[in-house]
Amino acid sequence: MGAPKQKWTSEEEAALKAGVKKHGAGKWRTILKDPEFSGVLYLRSNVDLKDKWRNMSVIANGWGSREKARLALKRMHQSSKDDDNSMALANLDQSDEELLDEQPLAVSMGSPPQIGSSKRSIIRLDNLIMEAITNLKEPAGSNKTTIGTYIEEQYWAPPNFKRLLSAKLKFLTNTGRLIKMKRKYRIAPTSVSSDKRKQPSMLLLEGKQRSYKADRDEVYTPTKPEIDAELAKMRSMTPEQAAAVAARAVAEAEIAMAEAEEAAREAEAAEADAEAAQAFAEAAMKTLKGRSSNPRVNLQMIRA
DNA sequence: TTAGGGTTACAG
DNA sequence: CTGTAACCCTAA
Repeated sequence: MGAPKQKWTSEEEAALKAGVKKHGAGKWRTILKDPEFSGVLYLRSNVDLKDKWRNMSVIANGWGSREKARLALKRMHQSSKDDDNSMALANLDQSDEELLDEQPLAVSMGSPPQIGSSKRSIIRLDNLIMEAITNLKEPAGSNKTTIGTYIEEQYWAPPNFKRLLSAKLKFLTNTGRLIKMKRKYRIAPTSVSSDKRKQPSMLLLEGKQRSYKADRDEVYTPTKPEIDAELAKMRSMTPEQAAAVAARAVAEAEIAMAEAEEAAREAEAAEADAEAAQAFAEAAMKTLKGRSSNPRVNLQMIRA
């Protein structure tokens, strides 16, 4: 009767992540007593933190420790239509000197983008912005810097993130999803749900995929040779490393898509980049699935 | 106190 | 009904 289930808020999740980052996973009591987080987590127990972290790890990392039981339900749907690439065991020599940007990624969950579950669904910068504004809870709205800092702290941010964020904010404002007032951004009241039109970004994305498939029908070859090289490297990585790379690939694909979106109809180059990135992301995911690690990575749910 | 298995509530 | 997230129990 008393406890209807206390779902975790994004603030709490953020605090937990920050706490783990500061004190390390497993120091639940310490995190809880840290005045930095006690304000947000005051109604949670150390066990709650532990359980929540377990849940988050399962989603973000792929395989926490509680999946052996559920391991039975693995579906490899989304079968590869044609390319079951046979770029097999090519370069296995230890000469992997220039492992792309080998990152520590220890406790690793700095970048949890959402990766397809059934259909390919890519994390949208839009959502991160919305989440940032929502969680920041600033009555007058949040300015670009604050939003940017939030996203950079909670997720992985690309090098050109600032520029992208500016463009994205402008785009969202122009399409009416955000309201800009005195340098502050707020979420438009009549935004979500029963909108007559789908989000423009999705429309564009779908169109892109269509043309992508068409190209592919005509023997589409990844425009960038590096893609194959990167993919080859992935095969010699640990699942954790591969997962992180795949996550970044997806995020980068998203970024490229967003850039193409901004450039609208003029940037064919950006479009090509976006498709190349998408191709790499897809290939990366397939490579991952081909191995045994599960690439299910999820963002936290945004509760209304 | 924590890690991990088990249980219950809730959403799809 | 099934899967998931929050919650509970207990050995170490």
